[in-house]
Amino acid sequence: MASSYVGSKLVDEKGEGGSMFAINSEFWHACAGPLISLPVVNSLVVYWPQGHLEQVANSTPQASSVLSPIPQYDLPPHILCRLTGITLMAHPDTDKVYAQMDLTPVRESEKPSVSEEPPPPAKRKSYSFCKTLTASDTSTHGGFSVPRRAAEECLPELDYTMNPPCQELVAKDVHGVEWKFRHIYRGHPRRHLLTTGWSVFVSSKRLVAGDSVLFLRGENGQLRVGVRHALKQQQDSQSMVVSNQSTYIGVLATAAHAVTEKLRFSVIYHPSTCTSEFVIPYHKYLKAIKSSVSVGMRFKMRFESEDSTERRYSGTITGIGDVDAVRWPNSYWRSLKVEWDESMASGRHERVSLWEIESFNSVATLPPPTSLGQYPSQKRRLARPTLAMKLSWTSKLPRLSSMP
Amino acid sequence: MASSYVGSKLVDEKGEGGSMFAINSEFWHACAGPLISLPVVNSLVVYWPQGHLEQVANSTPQASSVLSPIPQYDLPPHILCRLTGITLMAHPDTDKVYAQMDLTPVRESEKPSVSEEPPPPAKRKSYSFCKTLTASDTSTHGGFSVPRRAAEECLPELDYTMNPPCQELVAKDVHGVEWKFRHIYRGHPRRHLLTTGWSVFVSSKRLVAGDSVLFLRGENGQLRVGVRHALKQQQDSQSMVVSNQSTYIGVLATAAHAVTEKLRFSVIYHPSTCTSEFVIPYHKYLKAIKSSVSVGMRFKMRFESEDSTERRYSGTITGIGDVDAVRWPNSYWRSLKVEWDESMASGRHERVSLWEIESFNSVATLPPPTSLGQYPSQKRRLARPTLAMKLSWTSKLPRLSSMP
DNA sequence: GTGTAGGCATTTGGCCGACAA
DNA sequence: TTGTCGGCCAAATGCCTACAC
Repeated sequence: MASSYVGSKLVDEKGEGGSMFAINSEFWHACAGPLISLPVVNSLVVYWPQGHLEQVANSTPQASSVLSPIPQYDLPPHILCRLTGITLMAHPDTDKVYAQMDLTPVRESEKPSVSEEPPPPAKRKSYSFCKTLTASDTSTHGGFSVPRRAAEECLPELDYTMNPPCQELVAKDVHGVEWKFRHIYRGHPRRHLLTTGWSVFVSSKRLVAGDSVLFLRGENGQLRVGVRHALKQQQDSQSMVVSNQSTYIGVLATAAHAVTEKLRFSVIYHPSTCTSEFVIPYHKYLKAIKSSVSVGMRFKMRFESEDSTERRYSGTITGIGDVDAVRWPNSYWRSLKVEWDESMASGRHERVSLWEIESFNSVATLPPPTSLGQYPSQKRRLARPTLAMKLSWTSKLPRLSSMP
Repeated sequence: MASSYVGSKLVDEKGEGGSMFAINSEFWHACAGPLISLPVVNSLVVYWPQGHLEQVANSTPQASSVLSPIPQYDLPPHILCRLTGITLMAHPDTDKVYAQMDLTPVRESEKPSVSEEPPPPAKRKSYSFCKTLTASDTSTHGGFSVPRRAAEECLPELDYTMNPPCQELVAKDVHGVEWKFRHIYRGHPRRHLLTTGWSVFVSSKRLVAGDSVLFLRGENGQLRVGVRHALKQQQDSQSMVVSNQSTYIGVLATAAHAVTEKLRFSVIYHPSTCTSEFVIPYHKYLKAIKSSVSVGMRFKMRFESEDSTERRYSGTITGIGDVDAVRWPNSYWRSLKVEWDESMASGRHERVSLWEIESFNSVATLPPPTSLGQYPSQKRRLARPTLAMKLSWTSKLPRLSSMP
């Protein structure tokens, strides 16, 4: 297979006329951050309408009040689909990356008995670095200080016989727009700096201290530059074209119609506004629900810290059961109620899904991201919520999960 | 009635905490432009799903391809509703104004036999002016040249005994944010200028030559400042949270559900991205369909020119019939096929609706905007499309409308 | 190794009247 | 009446080194 780990429409950007620019998959993921993963094209996935609605709710912070009750749709909490296509995109204004996923519901009869194997980890062919901008980096007073290792690994090599050594860098952003930077190596002690061209980039991308910038040099030597705005001031100023209620209904009706007619539909996945992925690989899902999880169990989970790096928080499972027992009964979506060891920056995430957590046993050095921990001795034990478990929420006492 | 012509939630902005800011109705309309009108709250209106879908299509120029056929909804082309509420809003980033309209479907039994009277024209209590920005206005080199009449009618009076006469203006924008400008009267010959504070406003609002700025002084003396970006470079950078198809389905399913259950629903009306209003007063609708319209008839129609002012184009009706005979049979939406006398800036608008046109007989000096012309002698003649009319499209020959 | 501050040349910002359209 | 320009000074931008942490 010549396709990369995340199979997207890998169009070598030849005809990049105007608005449509095929984003390189590796670059898209560099911009999305280390926590974001996308399923492989043509693989089986599980789609969670609940999670999709969460994304919609997050994108319109206020005015989420619904005027009238939403009509009932005969929708299961999760839908097995084949991922028939992915289009990687970026917001023209904010450079935020997002993806359109084309999903085709899979008939029960086509459901494979054994899960497909997870794809092999990708082999790195290109070098990249990501730096959180300091006050000096974003100040008009100076340029950008390139970390030494980053410059040596990622930028084209300088001619050190020059005095001072310098060159012009040309890097394309996520829209294919070229940015030019003067790269110079000077000062005592010596350091790599981007000077001319840097400040216009900062102001154009509206970067402030705390935001991140990333450079990526591909196989062909092409240099790319991306930005990642800090999490906190994510001013989601997307105008509502339709009302919130309409959007909710649209998501549900689309899925319901697609399931009934077995028709392809598409969803938009916004990593930045989405708290949890709502399209996950089927094998990941199977692995997760096969693992034994019980109240009182300790776990770890990956998060993105304020400086756009990855870190792990640990916590304890305090309950197992439905988030919304009326609308989505017997759903695995955020079926785990948890308590965190440290108080987290934002008080959210009181509930997580099975496939989001890692067992405390498994070591932190895992080849592919988000691998799931499991107890080998207790296979086949499902964590499907039962009445007993729901009742256990009231008492915080650790309690083993059990099936009827 | 103490309410203004366009009845909106006229909240005197006392508690304008953070994101929610009640926009003054008159100011909203000044920002929306002279062509935009909104129905009165609690009046009967006609909602056109077709038009609503047009707005959705316009807001996402590309990627409007639909993956799978949209499910059939048992929806009539137009829905009689009571406008139970309007909330006037503005985009936090672009200052574009838009409105949320709460609609409650009206039962056939409640349908009034006589149309409600159109409201009396509003009495102007405040002064406003709108100026298209020149190169000098937007240049960093200078300030803003206030037209003489505008300054005298609209701005607080200067103390002309000063040398030079000057004052500080404080104007709130559509979000309630205050902007300060130094207003000075100087030069030979004398002129009104805004100097200090103007350039930050220009860069903050991303104004370029060709855009418009408007000032409005209300009854209470409060000064307001709004912007209107030029039509041409309307970069609609609203991120799609859901797919285009989902949005389409959402609009249709919401309306269908609301009609069936007689439940209130809400729509968002974006004047800037919407080619035609899709919620129109019921009396306007009645008047329009009662008027006699025939192929070959001459008419005028109001448009917004590039410099944000109103102008009229004239044309000839070349056909009468359905836009989409399959999906929306027997619809009045854009039932008139027209040909314009002059080639218009953008080649669109080949089809218009009955209530959008003015008869050539009626004089251009009309008290309320968008009054409809009609032939008094030919009342009760409907322009409802028939098979004969549809066939008449092929031949461009003038042909009188007739009913079976 | 790298963030920040001081030094200083150069550019840009921004207020003014003059002049013409 | 008002758009644009040249003049002029103030403020900022931006490249450099020095010095800490």
